[in-house]
Amino acid sequence: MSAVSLSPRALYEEVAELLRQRIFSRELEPGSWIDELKIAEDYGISRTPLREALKVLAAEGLVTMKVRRGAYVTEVNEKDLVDIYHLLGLLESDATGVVAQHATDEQLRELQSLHEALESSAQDRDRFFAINERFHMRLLEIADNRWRKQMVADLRKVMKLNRHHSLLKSGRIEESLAEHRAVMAALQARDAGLARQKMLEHFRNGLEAAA
Amino acid sequence: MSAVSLSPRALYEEVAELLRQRIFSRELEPGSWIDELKIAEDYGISRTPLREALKVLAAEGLVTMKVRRGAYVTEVNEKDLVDIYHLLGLLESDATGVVAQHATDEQLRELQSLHEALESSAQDRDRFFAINERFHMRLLEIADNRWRKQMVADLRKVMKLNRHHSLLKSGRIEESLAEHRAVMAALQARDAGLARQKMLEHFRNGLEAAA
DNA sequence: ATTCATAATTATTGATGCAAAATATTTCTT
DNA sequence: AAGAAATATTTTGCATCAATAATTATGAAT
Repeated sequence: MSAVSLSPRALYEEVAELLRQRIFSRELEPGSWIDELKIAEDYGISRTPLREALKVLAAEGLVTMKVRRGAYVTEVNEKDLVDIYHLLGLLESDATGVVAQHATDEQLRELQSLHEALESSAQDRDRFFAINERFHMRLLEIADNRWRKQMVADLRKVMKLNRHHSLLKSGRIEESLAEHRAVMAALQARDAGLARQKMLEHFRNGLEAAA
Repeated sequence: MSAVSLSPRALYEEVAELLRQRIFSRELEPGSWIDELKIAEDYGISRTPLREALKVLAAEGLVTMKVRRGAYVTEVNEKDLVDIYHLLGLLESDATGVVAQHATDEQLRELQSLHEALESSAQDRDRFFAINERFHMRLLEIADNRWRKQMVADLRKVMKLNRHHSLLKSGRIEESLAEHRAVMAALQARDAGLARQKMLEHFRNGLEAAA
């Protein structure tokens, strides 16, 4: 019964992950106050690791700390969403250009197979969304700039706070796939400028669909 | 004797700021282990707020947490520096384009006056550096995207970890000024494309000088 | 003499308790 | 009855305390 043995992460990390889940599932709603006592009791832990977890989430932008008033789930308004989309487009299109130039053939094949998995899951919205996220994050890894990868990961988390976050509304899956296809083609052609431009368009379109 | 009375910030915030200072001043060297007991004793506080401060700094990238081994001042290698410069160039040049398009005349005058202060402090290296930082951060504020501003602020902090951080080595002050002048001119002309390009060049040159 | 194991010391991590501050409630006064 | 003041309750924030894990040192055995 030792679930403890396989815990490479510290407790506050575990708690941070649990809280992320609850925030993304909207069990904890944006704008709502986070009750330290209650959460600590729920998880059967003390407030110390919980408060450390809240600091981590605050740094990610998921929660907002108010002095002497505790932690609140961050509210993102329409402008925040536009601003974040803008940055994601900037950062990821830049990364796409880098990948077009520096990725190995093996890495391009990997992206290609992820893309094909994406194509074949257009029916299953959740699955599509999951693979889409994996594609984007894998591309970030291949672009090999840990600071950019971290920033994009954080921004994507914050984006999930919004109901209209999906990058792809129901009707947009087909268009999104077409855009992805264009990006992949440019990557395979090793055309950095085109790849960057196609990825930027992908985000611009996603923004329009969301706003 | 109550410095405590005027503290709108929580203790862990104060401690985080003090630690930043000690890290930037190289009193705490990159790679070195941070002794919680010692620091807590130095500041006459308990370890709880100190540990919360360390979590904040870890999120900023200034310190690195190792499981069951405590906190270490982050070491940035040559590649990190290049990666961070790349992102700063990307983010700040983008912001410059936005400012060229959307800033009020009043805001441009403000940047202009900061630029003039910069011109007049070419002799005093520390002063030059301080005003330069203010110019860049003010521009980020005017560009009005709090997520971008936060990211740039964090990246600039991490950059300070490196000895060759300055964006401007001793001999480069004159060149840097010339580049700033070109950026300001493009801003005044409301030429977004040119402003963006000039700012990007500014960073590319800074990188070459540092590397 | 070297290596492995065990024990002891040291440091991180988590829990509990207490005090100060903020908010809500109740009471008193006008 | 309404508003203001005071009190009570809730909650944050900090400190102290206990336990767990890791590293180092010491000793024994091969």
